[in-house]
Amino acid sequence: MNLNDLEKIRVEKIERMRAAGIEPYPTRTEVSHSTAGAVDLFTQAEAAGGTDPVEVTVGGRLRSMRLMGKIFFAHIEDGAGRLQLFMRVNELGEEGMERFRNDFDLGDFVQATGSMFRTRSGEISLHVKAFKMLAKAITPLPAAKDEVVDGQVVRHATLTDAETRYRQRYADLAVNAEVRDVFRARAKTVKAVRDFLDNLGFLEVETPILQPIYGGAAARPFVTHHNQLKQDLYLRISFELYLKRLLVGMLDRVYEIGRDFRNEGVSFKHNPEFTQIEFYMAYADYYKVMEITEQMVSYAAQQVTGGMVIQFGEHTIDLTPPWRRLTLRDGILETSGIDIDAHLTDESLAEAMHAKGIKTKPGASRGKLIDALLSDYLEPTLVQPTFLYNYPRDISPLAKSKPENPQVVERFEGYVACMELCNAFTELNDPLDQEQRFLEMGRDYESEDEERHPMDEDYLRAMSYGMPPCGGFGMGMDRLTMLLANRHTIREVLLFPHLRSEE
RNA sequence: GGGCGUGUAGCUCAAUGGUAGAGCAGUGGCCUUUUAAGCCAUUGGUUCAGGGUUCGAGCCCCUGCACGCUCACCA
Repeated sequence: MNLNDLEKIRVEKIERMRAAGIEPYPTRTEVSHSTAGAVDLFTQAEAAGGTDPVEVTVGGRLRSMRLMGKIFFAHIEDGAGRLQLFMRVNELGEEGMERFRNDFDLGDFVQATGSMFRTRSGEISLHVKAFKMLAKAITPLPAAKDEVVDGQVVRHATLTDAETRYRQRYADLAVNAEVRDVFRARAKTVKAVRDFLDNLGFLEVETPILQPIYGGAAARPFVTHHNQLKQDLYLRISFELYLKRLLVGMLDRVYEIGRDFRNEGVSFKHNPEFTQIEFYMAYADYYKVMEITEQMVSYAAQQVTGGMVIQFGEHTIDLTPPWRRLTLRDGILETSGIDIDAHLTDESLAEAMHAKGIKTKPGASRGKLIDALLSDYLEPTLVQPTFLYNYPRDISPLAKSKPENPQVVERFEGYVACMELCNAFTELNDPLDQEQRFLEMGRDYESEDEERHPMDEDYLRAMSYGMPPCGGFGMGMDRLTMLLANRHTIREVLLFPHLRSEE
């Protein structure tokens, strides 16, 4: 370990403590209450008019220290909150005061035993009779000191450097309590979604992450290798093809919450690995899935934020069902002036866009062009929750066509805060049509090209046994967390976001 | 991958091309009992790395690295 000067001083303190027969890393503690628990206990006793002292032992990190001659104030912080410690030479003796003063630093985990009381200024505090080092910190926390003034935490400096915060998330969490709240919100979000689906009779399942054939999305996969089997395997890019196999097996309502891996660019809304929720529901179609979606997301919002109206940056967003429903065609027509239904070929749509002065990539398919119109014109207008529905067939190879129009599929995407949140469709269950779609996507049986999606013959075999009509749904849990925790980059809702290696 | 920006003490930040600084933290001292971010003194630097221009570079130029924003990519 490379130690800087500040750290060397603390290591010397460790040696000094050991020389004095004090273990700076004791194995056991006597902690009886959290800081918040101790305050609660005292508040209740106070309200009941009790006169018996409230005796507790608390533990936590030292976050501030104020030495005033023969009395001494400090704050400790644990996962539940903060508590002021009050120490006097009367109880601790000269030696105890010296010990604390000489051996204890900001950031150390300490234990204090005493009785709760209120200071003259009204702050609930612990009158310390005994203390103990629980774990000596060698490295100073990156924000040196917090102070509580009138019940508010005042920060003298805050760890703000994004790189340090992400690379040393432990330090970020230790020093920025609101970051801990983000991850509590994330856990609540996942639990809310899980509870919601469980209550609808869904079965939570786990399907392979290591897959011999990847599919269910258009993304480049990570490749790995099984040594003994001498077989290349892919980290999954979606759960879709495995979950739908389960409907063939008459698990009628299934969902999975887990990690997907996509070997693509990193951005404020993309991380190489991210958490996805997918569910599949037999005897449902995409209209039914829309209803479930708006109920599920608004339920999660209630569980996490306490209401269905949330603040996201400058936007106040009302997630109360029902959400606005807008066909993709109408949405694009309204925002860009182009009617995609009037331009059914790649060339025709590209010409229409050129006529409006919109640049297109040479050779772009109609689906890609529509996607571009959606991203550039429609998406920025979708602040309030909106279901865009009815998508072109050629960018949706797993979705079922509208009965009256085979070029349009029963697919929708949910948008909130100008961000794609989820993607769902009435699932294609015609095995012959599915095979045709795969072939149209350029996945032929002989293809050895890794960049291409290989034909999944086992999936077609499953379909050929018969899959009930069903609706399917996928949503990025990270993005839902961003929304509910009011964080604007995915890195803020990932504990350990991907960064380049150090050095 | 492209463009723009940032990188200075443990943390937050200063510094016209002319002796690298402040606050907090640290160290030493003062401080006789419910507030004090107290007072005095003091330590601490490979200015991201490597080249170049210059009498002289934290600052200007080049290359590289990392991060941020953005564009591209992205069923």
